[in-house]
Amino acid sequence: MPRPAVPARTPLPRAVEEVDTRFLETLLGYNARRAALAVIDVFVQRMEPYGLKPVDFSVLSLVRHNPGITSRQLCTTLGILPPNLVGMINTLEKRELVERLPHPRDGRAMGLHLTTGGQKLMRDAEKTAAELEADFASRLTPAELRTLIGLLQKVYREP
Amino acid sequence: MPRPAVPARTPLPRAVEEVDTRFLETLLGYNARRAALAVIDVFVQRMEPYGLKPVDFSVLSLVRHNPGITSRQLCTTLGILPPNLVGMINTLEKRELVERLPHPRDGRAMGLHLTTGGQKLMRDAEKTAAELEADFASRLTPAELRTLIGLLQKVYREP
DNA sequence: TATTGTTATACTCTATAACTATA
DNA sequence: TATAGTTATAGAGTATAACAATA
Repeated sequence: MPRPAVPARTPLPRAVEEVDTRFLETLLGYNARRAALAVIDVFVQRMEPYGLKPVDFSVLSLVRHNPGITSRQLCTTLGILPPNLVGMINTLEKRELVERLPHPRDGRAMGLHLTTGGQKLMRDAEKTAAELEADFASRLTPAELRTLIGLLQKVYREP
Repeated sequence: MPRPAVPARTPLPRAVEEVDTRFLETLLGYNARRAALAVIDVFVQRMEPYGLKPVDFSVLSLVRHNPGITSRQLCTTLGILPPNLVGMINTLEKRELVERLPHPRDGRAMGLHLTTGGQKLMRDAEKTAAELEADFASRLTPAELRTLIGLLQKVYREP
């Protein structure tokens, strides 16, 4: 005896017990975003004592390793739009972490430099950031971490 | 003759020729974020013909593979807050891609299902998403892509 | 009492147009 | 004319509080 026909187009009201995420997990974008959010979550926690958000950290780190860097250079390097950088720099300047000095060759531009306080803060903050990497080596071996970072760079660097 | 003393604390106004990003590039968070943004950028372009943003795609893909999934389940799976999901679902419902049906066992909840149109759209959209993966295999070998995704999952999955 | 879905709302992040001063 | 920095502002994304209906 043939089983009763089921209307093909009417969804049966059944409940989902466990969510199947297998398809999404085949996608690089999904995995990259999830991983980025996980790492950045921890990063945010560890940087709270310094009063630095991830962007602030990136900006100050670039200023530290590139004294005299201009706003424009920061924007292109970090993918920030110039109007959105202004407020960040203002805040960091009010906290006396950076200072704007005249650019030696371009009268329109300002060179950014860390103050003494900014240098001290970033020495500690970068050490904390480096320690965070070491902590993730509990999920990943040091070799896996190196491989991962290398592959990520292959993804975002222009070919 | 001794060279003239340079005041140690006064930053010399020098220009930065090329930005040194080496420190940031040692950080997993920085690399993961850059890679995620690069992939998602391409994803956004490819999904434009379908009128889907990355979140819309994730939602519809989960509904496709989990017919009857509830809003709550979507939120916990994707890390979206319930108030922010409401508008998305409303829009997708107005486009007649999903429909809300009563949940078989919980009178408070609604089970989400793809409409016939939604099924057709997502068949194509998921195929496009899978092709995008293949395209990144020009920067990465298939083996590297598998390794990368495996390592990313190690990073964001709870230990 | 706790949870699902919802509204209202605020806050942050990101994006666009336009101005100024220098090149 | 083109560019660096800035202002003002709009839009998207993300957050919290509170409520009705149901468990």
